[in-house]
Amino acid sequence: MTERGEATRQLLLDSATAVFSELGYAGATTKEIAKAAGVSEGTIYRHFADKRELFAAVFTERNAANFDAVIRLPELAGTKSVRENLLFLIEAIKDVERDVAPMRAAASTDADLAAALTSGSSMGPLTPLALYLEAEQRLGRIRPGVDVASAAVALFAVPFTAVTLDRLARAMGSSGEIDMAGAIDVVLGGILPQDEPAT
Amino acid sequence: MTERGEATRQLLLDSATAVFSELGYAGATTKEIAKAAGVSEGTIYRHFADKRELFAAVFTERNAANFDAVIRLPELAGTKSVRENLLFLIEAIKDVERDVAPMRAAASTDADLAAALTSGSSMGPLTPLALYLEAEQRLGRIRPGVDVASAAVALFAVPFTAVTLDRLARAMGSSGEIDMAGAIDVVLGGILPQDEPAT
Amino acid sequence: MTERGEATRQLLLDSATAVFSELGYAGATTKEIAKAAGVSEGTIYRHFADKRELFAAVFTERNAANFDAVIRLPELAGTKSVRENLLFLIEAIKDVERDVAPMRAAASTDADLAAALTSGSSMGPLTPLALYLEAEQRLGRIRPGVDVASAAVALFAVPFTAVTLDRLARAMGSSGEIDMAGAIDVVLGGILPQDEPAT
Amino acid sequence: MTERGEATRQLLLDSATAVFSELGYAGATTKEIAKAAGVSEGTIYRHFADKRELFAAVFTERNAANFDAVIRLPELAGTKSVRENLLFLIEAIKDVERDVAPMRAAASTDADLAAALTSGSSMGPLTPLALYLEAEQRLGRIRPGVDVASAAVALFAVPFTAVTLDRLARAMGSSGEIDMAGAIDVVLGGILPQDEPAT
DNA sequence: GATGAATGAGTATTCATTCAT
DNA sequence: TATGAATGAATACTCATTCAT
Repeated sequence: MTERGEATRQLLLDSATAVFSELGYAGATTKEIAKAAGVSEGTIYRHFADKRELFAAVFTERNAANFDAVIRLPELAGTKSVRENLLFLIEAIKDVERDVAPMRAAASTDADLAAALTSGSSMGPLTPLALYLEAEQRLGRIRPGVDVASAAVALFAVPFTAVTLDRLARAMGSSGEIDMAGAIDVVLGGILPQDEPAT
Repeated sequence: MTERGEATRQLLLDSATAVFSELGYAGATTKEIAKAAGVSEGTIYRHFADKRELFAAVFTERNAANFDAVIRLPELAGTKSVRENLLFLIEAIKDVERDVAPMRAAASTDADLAAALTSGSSMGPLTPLALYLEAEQRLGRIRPGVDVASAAVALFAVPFTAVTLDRLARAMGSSGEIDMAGAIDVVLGGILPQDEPAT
Repeated sequence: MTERGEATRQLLLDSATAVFSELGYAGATTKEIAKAAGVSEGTIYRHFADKRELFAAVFTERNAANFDAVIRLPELAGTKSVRENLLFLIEAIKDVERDVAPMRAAASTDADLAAALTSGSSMGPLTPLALYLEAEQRLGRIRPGVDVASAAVALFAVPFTAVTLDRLARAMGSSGEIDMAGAIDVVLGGILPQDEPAT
Repeated sequence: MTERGEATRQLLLDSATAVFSELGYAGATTKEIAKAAGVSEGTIYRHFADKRELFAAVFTERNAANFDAVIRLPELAGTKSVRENLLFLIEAIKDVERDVAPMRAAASTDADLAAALTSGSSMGPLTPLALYLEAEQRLGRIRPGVDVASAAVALFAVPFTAVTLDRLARAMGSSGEIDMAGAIDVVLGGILPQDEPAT
């Protein structure tokens, strides 16, 4: 692949991320994607075998970004406060989820599409999140007896849900922003040591 | 509308629910929906102006079902245990979400589609859930100081996330069932009175 | 199938025969076929699963016509003269071949296309032709010792070749009509009784 | 043209012959031809103005080969036996026809394609074949009164038809080899002196 | 009310051809 | 000379929608 080719490929990946995120898989036409990248439709097919492969590449790349947001988290155990760390993280997840959510939605209703995806990539953030919580638990900054895997689910569920409902509300023209921090604090109330109030 | 017409309309609504849930909006063709209902394609247009209106009718009906699952919840305040009530509820939400999730996904990536939806209908379960928690809080079965609106979000997020991730995992061929009860217990740990252990 | 539908199907079959014959399989676009039939492109797909199925239907129908031209031939044994019978037949074959030849050509260079064809249908005329010659041989109007199967090939080869070369010559703008009767007479010289001159 | 360029040109010609013969004109993509020649697609256009010109070059070259097979035939008049000479020739024609037939088929259904061909080149073998028969007729090895032009057609038609039907049978998965020698002997029965039996 | 035939705009994909390197 | 990236017109096929019966 020449340098120019590589650049075009990345351009397509970026444009496709935007278009898929905004319009979903079915709504994102190759015409639109090409236009967004400023290339011809044919060029897509020089870099990806078909639309599904392009989608898979974008989806994997975005999920990796989601994963990146949490992967270094375990190292933070013991620094700052647990609440600070988690709020920062939840915010990062939210950013990536905004791109990924509609793509995941598309993938989950299309068996062929799902087949093109790297297995397991979807639950990316859960494992590192659980690892972090476990480390903090060892340091006594998470209440003993808390099941860290379940706590990770409860924490991840908040930005995940917030983004999805927010998208819908936005599409419907209503406002209805969800108070993520509040929900996180509720969960924190269940996992932080009882003598250390969440807020 | 004759009786026969009404029957056909309901038949279409039921078939469409199944097809939309399984294939999403774009994947659900009118041909498929008509076939599932055992009527001709043309018949759809005698009952609904277009595909979007059919979708909106189905979506609203399903969301109402989701709402029904929680609407009587406030009355349960004080009966059984809070945990029992919530687990029962979360299970009910999960059942309905399985149908609604892919439709919501579709709606959230199609502005025209979203416009056809009754505003506000999507967050159906959140309000009654908060009302219930508030009632329990007054009864002393929920820790004072807990923000019930935020708690409702944290609780609702669990089945919501579980269903969505489960769909994707299933479509991708992986297993990965999410432990909903565990996550709920973590949240409960933050809202039940501290002397009453969650499990 | 309603009456109207049946009529449309036949209309498509007729138009497709003309377009396939003139332009070959690849050259015959669905757009062109639809236009020739005076229907929309989509209508083609109400009657045939895809272009290949339409082609197969046309090809089979035309080959059947070719077969019809010879199937009653054996009954003619003993009537008129052998030469008259064969010249009439060869002319009939030529007429049908003009339609079939380019379609056969297309089929022979496309494995998928060929697969859609009814096996064996292509050599249709050879068998009845051989049967006729055998009957005449029994009547003493064909020289004994002549291999009727081989004679059928030699006779069929003439209109077959004439049509194909003629098409090419025409396409190239040259004239070059082939003298079919002359060639047939040469073959007849080898199969008629020696005391009965061909011409 | 440099030596390297000339070599590339011939390489392309050879590869194109194979690909056109196997897939026909429409089925033979420039990508495939380039790949078969081990060069890039762009290189084709350094040697040929467009695909049609490449096709014309190949077609002419192959037809010339067909012509070569017969051109020296008249010199053989009087040597060996007429039957031996003709059977050898027919076999040679068959070999070349296998390549040419699908290309001729393509040419005959595409007016633009045909226009790119050297006029008259298609009937190559007929003239020398007639010349040979005429020479033999003068030597008394062909029955007087036989129209040599017509005899040439009858003889050429056999391998021509055999190859074409064979291709189709092969594509359709059936066997059905045609007995060329038998058919030739039938024709010979009509042109050899009557006292000299064909076989 | 219901049918199913017909529509035509729209979609992903292919492919001969061009051009900068 | 050769490359391979880019093009854009063309193609088979789909699908929501209309309408005569």
